[in-house]
Amino acid sequence: MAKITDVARAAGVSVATVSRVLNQPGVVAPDKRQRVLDAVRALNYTPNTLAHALRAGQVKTVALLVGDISQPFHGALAKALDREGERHGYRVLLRDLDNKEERLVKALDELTTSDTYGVVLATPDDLGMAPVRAAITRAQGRGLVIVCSSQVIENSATAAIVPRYQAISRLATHHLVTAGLKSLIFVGGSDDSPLSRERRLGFEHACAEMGVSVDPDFVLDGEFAVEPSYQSLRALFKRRLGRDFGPGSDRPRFGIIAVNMRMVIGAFQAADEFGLRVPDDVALVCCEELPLATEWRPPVTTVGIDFATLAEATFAALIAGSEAPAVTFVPHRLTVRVSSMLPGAQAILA
Amino acid sequence: MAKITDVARAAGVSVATVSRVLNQPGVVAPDKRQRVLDAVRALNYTPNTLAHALRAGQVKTVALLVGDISQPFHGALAKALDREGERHGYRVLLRDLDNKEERLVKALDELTTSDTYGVVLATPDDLGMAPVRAAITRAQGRGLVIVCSSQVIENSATAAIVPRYQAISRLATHHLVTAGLKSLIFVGGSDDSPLSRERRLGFEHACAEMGVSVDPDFVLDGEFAVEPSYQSLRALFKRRLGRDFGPGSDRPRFGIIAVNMRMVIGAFQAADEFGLRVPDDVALVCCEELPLATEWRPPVTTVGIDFATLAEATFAALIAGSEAPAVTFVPHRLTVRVSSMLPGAQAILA
DNA sequence: TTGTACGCGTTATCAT
DNA sequence: ATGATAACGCGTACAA
Repeated sequence: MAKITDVARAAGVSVATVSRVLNQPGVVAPDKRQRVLDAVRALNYTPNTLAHALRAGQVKTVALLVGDISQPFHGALAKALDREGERHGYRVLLRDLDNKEERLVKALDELTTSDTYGVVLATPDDLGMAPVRAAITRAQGRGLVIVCSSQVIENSATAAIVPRYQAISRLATHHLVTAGLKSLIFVGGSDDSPLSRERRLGFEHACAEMGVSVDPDFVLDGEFAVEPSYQSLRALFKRRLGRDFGPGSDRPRFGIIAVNMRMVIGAFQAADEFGLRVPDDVALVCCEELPLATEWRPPVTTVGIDFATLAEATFAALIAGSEAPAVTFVPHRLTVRVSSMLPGAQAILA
Repeated sequence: MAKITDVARAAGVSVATVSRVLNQPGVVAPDKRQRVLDAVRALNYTPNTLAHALRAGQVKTVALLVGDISQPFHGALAKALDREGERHGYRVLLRDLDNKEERLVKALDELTTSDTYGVVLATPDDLGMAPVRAAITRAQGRGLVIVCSSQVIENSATAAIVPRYQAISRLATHHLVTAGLKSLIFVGGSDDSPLSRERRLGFEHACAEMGVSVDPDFVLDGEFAVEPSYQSLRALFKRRLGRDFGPGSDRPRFGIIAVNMRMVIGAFQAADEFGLRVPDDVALVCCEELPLATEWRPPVTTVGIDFATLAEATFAALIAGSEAPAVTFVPHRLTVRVSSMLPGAQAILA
C-alpha cells in the first residue's frame, strides 16, 4: 500500500530519485541509492502496476481465448503459455469460449489495449466466418496484437502459429504402413472443418504414396469425442471385420489413425468389444501428444507438437506484433510407443 | 484509442458530463445525453480500464492459482470460474503452479492489489506448510482477498470453499454396499495428504456403519495417476483374486472406489487384464464428476460436486472479502451410471 | 444540470 | 546527480 512518495519521504529524496533507483540503476549516487533501497524494504513498497502501465501506455497481459479449457489439450497449451509468458514478464488472462462463435466475438469486443497487450486465439473451430473475422479486425483496429495458435485464418492479417496438420496425419499413416499394415482406418472429423480436411488429406496422400488403397468406408467421423468414435468404429467392425480385414482366418493386423486422445479412447473401447488387442490385432496412432498418451496402457504412439515450442513461437509472434511472419509452423514429432509396435518389438523397450 | 476528452469535444460538452452519462445515467439532460452517446458510438470510444481502475482503486481481476491446468478437473474449475466471473464483471488471470510449492509462493508474492482484486487457490497439494501460510499472510497483508477452493487451511484466515471429501467417499462406499457388495477396494492417495486421509476415513466409516469389514490390503495408494493405480490393483488381483474375492467359484462381484478419473482408468485397465468386466464382475464409483465419466464406456457412476456451484460460492466469498464465512461447503451429488449397476438394471436406463 | 479542477501513482522531461 | 513538474485517462467534489 506504500507509494513512491512515501518511500521518497522516508529516504529523504524526491520521487524522481526513487524512480531512478528502481529503473535506471547506476545513475543515482551510492549513498542515496542505499537509503532508497532501505526505505523500499522498510515500507514493503511495490510499484503500482496500474499507474505504471497507464504511464507506459502498455500492459503486460495477454488474453488466451480458448475453445474449451476443460480439454487437456487446451489445458496443456495454457500451461505452456503461462510458463513462456513468465519468461517475458507477461501474464495470461483466460477466457473460455465453450466452442461458441458468439462468445469469441464478445470476448474479442470486450478487450482493449488498456487491458491487454495481445490475444492468443486457440480453438479448433473454424475462424474463417465473417462475424469472427470482423471482430478480429475490430480488435486489431483498436491496437491489439492478435495471434492464432491453431489455424491460418484466410483473408486476415493475423499471424498464425500452426502445426502442419496434413503432415502430421501423413506421418502417422506413413508410420503404420511402414510397419507393414495394409488396412487402415482413419478416425477424423467432419469435412466441414478445414482442419479436419487437412488431416484427412494427409491420411489419403500417405496411402497413395505408399501404394495402399483407401476404402471410403474406412474414413470415419469421430466428432472429436469418445462416443461417436466408438460408435462409428463399432459399426464398421460389425459390417466388415473378419471379412475384409482382421482378425479373419489369418488374423492380419490392421491400423487406426485417430486424431485426438478422446477418439483413441473410443477406438480402444470398440476394439475391446470385438476382442481386438492393441497392438497385437490393431496398431494405433494418435495425432496429438498429451500426457494421457504416455499413461495409457498400452502407451500410445503419437505424432504431435511440443507445447513449449508452440508457446515460444506464439510469444515471439505476439512480441513481434505486425512484424511477425504470417505463418509460423511448429515442428512435430513421431513418438513410437507400444500401441503401434509389432508384438515382438515391445520387449526391446525394456 | 479515443479518450473521454475526444468524446466531450465531439459532443460539445465537458468530460464530466460524458463521465456522468456513462456512470450515472438519468442525471444528464436527455438531449446532451443523446449527443454524448452518439459521439461515443461515432468515435468508438471505450473507457480506459487502467485509468478507471487507478482512479477507483479497485481492479476487477481475480487470479486463479491452480495446481495443474492440464488436468481436466482444474480445467473445468477454470471454466466455471471464468463464467461466474463474467457475471460479476471480473476477469480471471491464470497461473499454473505445476504442483510446486515454490511456484505458489512466488506467484502469491508477485500479486498486488494493483493487479488483482483477489486470489483463488485451487490445488490438491497440502497448503498447510509454513512457507505457504507465510506467503498467504503476506498477500493478505497487502490487501488481497484470498479464497481457497480445495481445502481448509489450518491456522489461516483464508475463506475455504470445499467439498465434503469425507462425505463423498462415504457416500460412494455406501452406494456400493447398498448394491450388495461385500468386498470393497479403495484406491486413494497417500496418508501424507490431509485430503487423502479424509477420503480414506469416509470409506472406512461407511464400511463400519454398514457392517462391512475393511481389509487393510484393499486400501491402495493410486497416487492420483493411471499407472500407479493400475499397478497396485494388479498386484492386489495377483495375490488375492479368486481366493478372497471374485471371480472365484461363484464369481461374487466386488467394488472399487477410486478417487479420480485417472485412477478409474487405471482400474479399468487392471480389471481388463484379469478378464473382469465392469459392471458385471466389478462395480466402480469415481469420487469426482467430469465429462469423461459420462463419455466412458460404460459410463461411470460418480459422487462429485457441481463446478458451477463451486464457482458461485467462490465468487461470493471473494466479493464478501473478510466478511466471508471461514468455511463454505459445496454440496455433492451421487450420479448413478452403468459402472455400478447390477447387470439386470442397466436395461432400465433405456 | 453542468463545468472546472484535482488526485489516483508513475515516469520522463527539463532545469539546476 | 538530483528535484520539480507535466502527463497518462478517468471520476468526482465543488462551484456555478
